[in-house]
Amino acid sequence: MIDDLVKSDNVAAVSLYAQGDFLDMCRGPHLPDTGRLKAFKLLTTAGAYWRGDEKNQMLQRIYGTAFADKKQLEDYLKLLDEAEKRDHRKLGMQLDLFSTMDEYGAGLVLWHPKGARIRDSIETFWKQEHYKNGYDILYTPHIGRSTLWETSGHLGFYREGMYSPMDIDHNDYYVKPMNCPFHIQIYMKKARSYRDLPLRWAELGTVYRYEKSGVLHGLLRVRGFTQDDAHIFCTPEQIENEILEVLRFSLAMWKSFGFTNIKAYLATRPEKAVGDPARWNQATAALKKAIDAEKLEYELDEGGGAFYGPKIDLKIKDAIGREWQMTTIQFDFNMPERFDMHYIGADGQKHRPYMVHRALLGSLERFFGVLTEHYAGAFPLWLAPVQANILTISDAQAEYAKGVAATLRAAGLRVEIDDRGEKLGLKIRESQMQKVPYMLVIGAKEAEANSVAVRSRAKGDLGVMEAAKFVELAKAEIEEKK
RNA sequence: GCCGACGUAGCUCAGUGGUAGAGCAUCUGAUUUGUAAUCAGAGGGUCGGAGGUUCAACCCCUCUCGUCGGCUCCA
Repeated sequence: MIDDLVKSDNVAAVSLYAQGDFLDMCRGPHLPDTGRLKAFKLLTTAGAYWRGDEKNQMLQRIYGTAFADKKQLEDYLKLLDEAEKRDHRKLGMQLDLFSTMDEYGAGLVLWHPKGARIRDSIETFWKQEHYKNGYDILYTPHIGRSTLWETSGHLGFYREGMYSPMDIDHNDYYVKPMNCPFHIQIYMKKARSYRDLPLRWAELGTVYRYEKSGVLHGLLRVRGFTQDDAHIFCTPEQIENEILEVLRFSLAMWKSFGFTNIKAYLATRPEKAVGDPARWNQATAALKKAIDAEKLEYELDEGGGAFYGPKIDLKIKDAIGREWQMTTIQFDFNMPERFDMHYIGADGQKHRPYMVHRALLGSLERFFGVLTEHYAGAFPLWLAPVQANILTISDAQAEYAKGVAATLRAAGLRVEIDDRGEKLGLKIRESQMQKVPYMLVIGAKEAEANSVAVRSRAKGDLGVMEAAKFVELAKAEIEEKK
């Protein structure tokens, strides 16, 4: 081990820690004695490559946790337990939101009606916001001929992440791992003037990428997913403002979904890179400036950019504390060259446009996963698949309940009726467990008075009111997106 | 992909080398119920899949698919 450390890292000194007759070579620090650990528990085991390199032998790791007293340990275990309850995979099943294909296609997602209803609300909002922010929306194919992917460089650089081609009329066609070559094709359909720029083209584009079997994870790491993608083509003069606007847009989007705890990473030029260094500098400066303008805390990932451009990534933690990349804003100095993109400047000459890839939410699947965990399945009213359950007390109110449902639906609310011959307590319990935001209780009194008794998922009984009054309340809440 | 654990009813989970179980859910019947579980009955599993060992395999072995936790990777 020491030889290895000297060879690879030029390590001059190693530290040893002793615990009784146990001697450990470790960077440390260690506790002076194990007597300080009054409460401990072994949690899990896992393999880990020696020195984190896939080519090396694998070692067996045993994970445990220890605390100064039993109470702290129990608190921690309780915390883990709570985290597990908000795991999107568990909630996805309990609330009937989605499933993964497992036996019939690992890493492929099935959106059930309720999950799809939420996704639809997200997409509708997303589209509105994009139009408001000066984007146009595109639709592009799922497959393209090999020549497209050769030109784009995908077959050269990322072939192992793409699925095997299919033969169509003796040509190879590949399922898309990215949307950009198609967007570029639209750009290339005609001569572009500097007057046309910036072009902001967005697409909810479903892509497929090969992910190693061991990395698949619920909705957070899948093989088929829909990016909330966009490409911005602009002039050098426009780049700074465009980046700033993208970052602002992104943060505003996250805020709409209640996220504020976001971590930013700025990744700069790696050793091997394509593109004009002057452009790299301008691009990196624009990214940095946008981060500063938004007063975002960030971590600098020196040399962590892609070979084709620098980028900003925004990451969010899941229920168990693992960080996932969501937003990405990346420059691309590769594809404009490869496709020989240009625009005609004021000087009548051809110029190379800047190209920025960006995904705000990242992928709808991953976003939906962290969103579910963020709200612990209790989606705010504007997203809730069922916004109100109408609960009857006895059969006598069935007709009246239908009338109320019709009124609410006409007002655009998503409502269901529970008129089974069950007790109210059961109906409430089930609605609560399904995390339906409102329960509208209807008994003889309410039917008589042309009203509903409103119960909030979070606040309990809100009292009796007219259906129209409830619609008003609900609409205001939907508007607030809280 | 690698290391380890796991895979039994829709869900959560018992179980034993010798005829497969519970709770919840589902269905049926009764009950017509006022803010987090009414009662009773019924149906439901080729024990992830394929081979093998054995008189006999859910149980033991091999392969395979998948899940979970890490590792590596994530354009």
